Amino acid sequence: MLDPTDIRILDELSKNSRITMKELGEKVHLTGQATSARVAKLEDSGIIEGYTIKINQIKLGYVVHAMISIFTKSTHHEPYLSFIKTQEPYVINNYKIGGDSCYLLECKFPSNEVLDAFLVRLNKYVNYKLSIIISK
Amino acid sequence: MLDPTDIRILDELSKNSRITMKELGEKVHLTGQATSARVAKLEDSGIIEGYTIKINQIKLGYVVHAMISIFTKSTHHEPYLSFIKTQEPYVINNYKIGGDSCYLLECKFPSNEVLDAFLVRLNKYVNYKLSIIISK
DNA sequence: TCAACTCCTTTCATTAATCAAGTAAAAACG
DNA sequence: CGTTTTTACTTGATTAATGAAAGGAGTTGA
Repeated sequence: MLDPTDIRILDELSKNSRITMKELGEKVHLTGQATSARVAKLEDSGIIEGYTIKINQIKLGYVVHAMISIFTKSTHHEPYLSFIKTQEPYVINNYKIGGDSCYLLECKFPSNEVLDAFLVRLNKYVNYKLSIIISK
Repeated sequence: MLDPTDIRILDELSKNSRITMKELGEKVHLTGQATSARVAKLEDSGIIEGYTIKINQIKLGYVVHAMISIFTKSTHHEPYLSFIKTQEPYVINNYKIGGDSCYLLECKFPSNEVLDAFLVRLNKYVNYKLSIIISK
């Protein structure tokens, strides 16, 4: 399915997805055309899901990064799920998990005040346990 | 610092970082050259940290996605930290957190057997609480 | 008012991406 | 075992994007 050249391509694209096909080809000892064809295959197969950027959230003003364990009060999760859909920019990921809690909610906030206000709203739907990310 | 056009550029690049500057320029009503200059500024300021790809880990064989809360046994975290450095492909992120546990370790595994073996090794350094991610 | 600066456009030379053909090796098949 | 098909690549020609330079409009501040 994937040969070492494909792995190498994925690795290089992870490091810099805006690299030219010509340059990427030089790294894997192929022409730009052959490299481009391999990348197209990786896209078609769904292994490459998309191309994106890493954004420095702190420089954008999001200085608080939190992981919130969610404990739903009832068996109806819909109110919670539709609530967090309305909470974009703050919500990064909502993982459904097996273990202690029901969900693990990854969020970012510009300040503790905004986090506090978010938690007040959140608490109408679920109970939670807050963890603040100090570093990565 | 950032005007609406910059926000739009970040948004479009998040969705597709391989878009051409010309095409991106059309979306924000600028020429390719002007767009390119803005993107270069966003890079220089550190707001854009890099260009990367989203990889489908399941198609790469990593079917188990786990969040592991880490409770260090002693105040010396170095043995744990150097251990996880040796555990690449499995470790995705290691967050230092404030809250109940010391770290939150995000990992991926090809099978429960590999996860199990990892936990046995991990337990030499720390105690843990395992959560399996069911969906996102 | 004028100089300096920012931000953009236009133009043009360079470079990369794309498309079409052609080739060689491996795989599939009678 | 030979033939056909497929796969993966290269080369070459065309099209498109990029990068550099020059210039114009609007803004800031002495």
